[in-house]
Amino acid sequence: MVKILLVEDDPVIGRGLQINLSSRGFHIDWAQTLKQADVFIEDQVYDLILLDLKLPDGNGLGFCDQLKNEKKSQSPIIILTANIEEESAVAGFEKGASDYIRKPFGHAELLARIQNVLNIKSNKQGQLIFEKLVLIPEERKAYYDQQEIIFNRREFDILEMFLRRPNVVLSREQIISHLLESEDVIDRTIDSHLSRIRQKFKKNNANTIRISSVYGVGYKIEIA
Amino acid sequence: MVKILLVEDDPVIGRGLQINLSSRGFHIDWAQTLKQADVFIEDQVYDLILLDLKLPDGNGLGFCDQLKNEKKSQSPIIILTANIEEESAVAGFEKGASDYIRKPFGHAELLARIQNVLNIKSNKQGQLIFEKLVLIPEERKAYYDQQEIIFNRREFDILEMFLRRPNVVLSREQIISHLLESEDVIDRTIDSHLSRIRQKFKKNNANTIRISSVYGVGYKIEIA
DNA sequence: CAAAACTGTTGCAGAATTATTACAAAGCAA
DNA sequence: TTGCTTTGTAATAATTCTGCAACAGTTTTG
Repeated sequence: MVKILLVEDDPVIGRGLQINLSSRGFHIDWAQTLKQADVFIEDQVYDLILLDLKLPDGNGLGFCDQLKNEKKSQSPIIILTANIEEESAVAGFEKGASDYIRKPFGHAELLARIQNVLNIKSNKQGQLIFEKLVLIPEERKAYYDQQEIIFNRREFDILEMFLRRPNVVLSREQIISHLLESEDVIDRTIDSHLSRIRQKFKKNNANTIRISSVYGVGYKIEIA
Repeated sequence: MVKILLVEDDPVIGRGLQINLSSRGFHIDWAQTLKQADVFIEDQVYDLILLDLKLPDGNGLGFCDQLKNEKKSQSPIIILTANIEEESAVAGFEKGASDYIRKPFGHAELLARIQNVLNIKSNKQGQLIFEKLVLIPEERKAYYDQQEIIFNRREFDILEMFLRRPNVVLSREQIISHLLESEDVIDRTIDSHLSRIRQKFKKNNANTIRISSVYGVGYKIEIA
């Protein structure tokens, strides 16, 4: 599910976009002010932000700047604006926006730009997302609700394996043979690892997800 | 030097762009027909192609398609067009264009889009920047916070590799095989180099960035 | 219900990995 | 050549991880 945050104060345009984009299969959260947008961002990881520049409680450019610099979000941004003046376009790119589209725009064009931006970003490839848990395998980083959790090698590998098969039960043998070349390890070792993973989840209040055991079979990751 | 191929039949617009972009330090080759453009492309590798859609000897979209599919060129393409109809924009993205700009456009906006595309598509060009660290591969110079740091060959190559994939974990094997043809080097050699790089960072108070090890996997560069 | 089968947790020894430094061989400029 | 720099290796110290065992707790089964 691709999640988009729409920041737009005009109710007509906002509603229109929400309906239209939702029907394309995007999940849209619609903020009408920067303040609202902030709340959404605290709470969620978005694949893309559509940002109007003129908003009741401030200018979108500053907001854009903030996001990029304060690392609240690394989501790509497409700027929407009625400004004919091109300064805004320039400024937008400088602040780190990925694209820029002038109103009035057709929905087809917007859609095309959205696809384009998402493609580019997703070449960064392989974020694994499970509810609020995000793994970035190539960076070996893990986040729960934006908060980094540090896992060591085995823990990370195991988690990655689970995230690639969410809700599926994996046996200890499967896990071991996926992790090690030499399978000369006692299978209960996996238990230890899982225990430690769970501890880290608990310490980071990751209570919306859970690794549960399936008696006699193995383990799976699931939503709590 | 960034090379751009401009494909535009209108002499007024073409000339204007050539002058304007040249003055920004780009090298511009200007083709007025698709046929001419083909000749240029056979001959040169461009960092970017600016492509008008309506041309005397055919449609730019087909051309775009050709380039991408027949692999004559993987240069990013920005489509320029007078078409108000947005179908063209959509089609353009589908054919693999990186961006799209409707005429009439301001030069500043075009410039912004050019920068944007160049940044996304290739770090090949020019400077590599990571936080306050700047590498200029062509000159083999490195700066932290404007202050030059002198790295020898191996150190520079390794750093360059990291800057091309910021935050990404690279294994010793990856690094070695990228650096040397002959992989007959012990992988722990990388450790020595990194140790020396770190020393130079420290000596130059480069304490906002860090090369950290990821136990059992490799190393990565990241913001401290 | 009680025994059997299985899972959860924790401490810890030793295995695995990394950091740093010294040194020698190789390269290179004068 | 000489003297200086670079680069790979080895040795050592320091750090971190991991598999195991032991025991407690839980679920299943006869």
